[in-house]
Amino acid sequence: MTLSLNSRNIERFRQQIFDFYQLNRRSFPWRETTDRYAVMVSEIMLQQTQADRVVGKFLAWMDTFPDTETLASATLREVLILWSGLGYNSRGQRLQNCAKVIMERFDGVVPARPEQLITLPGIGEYTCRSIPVFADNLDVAAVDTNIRRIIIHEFSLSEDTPKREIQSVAELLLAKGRSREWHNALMDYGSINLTSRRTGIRSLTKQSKFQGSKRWYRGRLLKELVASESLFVEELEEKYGDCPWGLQGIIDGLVREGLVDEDEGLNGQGRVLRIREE
DNA sequence: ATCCTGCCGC
DNA sequence: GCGGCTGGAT
Repeated sequence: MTLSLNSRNIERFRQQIFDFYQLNRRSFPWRETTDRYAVMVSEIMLQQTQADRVVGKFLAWMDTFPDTETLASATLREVLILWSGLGYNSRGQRLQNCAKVIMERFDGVVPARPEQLITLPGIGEYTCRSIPVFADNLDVAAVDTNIRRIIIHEFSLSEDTPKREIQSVAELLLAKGRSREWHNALMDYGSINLTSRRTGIRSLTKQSKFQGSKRWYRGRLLKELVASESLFVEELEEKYGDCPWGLQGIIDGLVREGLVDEDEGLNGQGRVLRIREE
């Protein structure tokens, strides 16, 4: 039975969420700033990553790359060193590419509107909304995995409810004028009180196992490359001889995504891998 | 084994 | 729409 979305139920729901938030709010460094660049950094880092694991990385990043200009002029190696441990390394590269595009096309200022933000690399349907929500208190609904789960559970919707329906419910529920607070409250309610484990509502993204997977080898290889100037493919072939897909397939993927360069070594010493340099 | 403030290319 | 992409925590 779907709880009807009349104004009385909506108001009751908002009160319930804000009451919870008052007693249980989590504290994060990105909640202490409205700088749009800082919010963008945190939102990219938080994609598919538990908030607690992001705190240290976020602080170190803001220490080293305090603004778009600093980030845009860094090397990819510096970026990946600071990103190391967060996972999904392409996010780090895309964040830097964001900074480069912002320097060229937006005069160094992170754009404020979702339609502009979504044109940037690594920023999609969720993040293009969440940045203006948390930086500018914009009245739009940003639906992440927490908020999707809350809406499905509280209003007894089916787990395969289309995204656009969840989105319109989220827009109905939005506490206008308090968008930032509202989204923070929902996040905390979802991750503390209404967990996936507790509700049994499955995540939308299904992931295969990591240990021994293609991504696992890829992560190990990239970490080695970040730690050294360059590596010979030939030596790596021996070291990763147990890789079921063959090392070359992993290398091709890294090259295709622009994280790694593969060139001929000097004096015909075989092929060499290194983190991409401009 | 499953999830976490998703995005991208196909 | 679907598979690939990380790594740490529970």
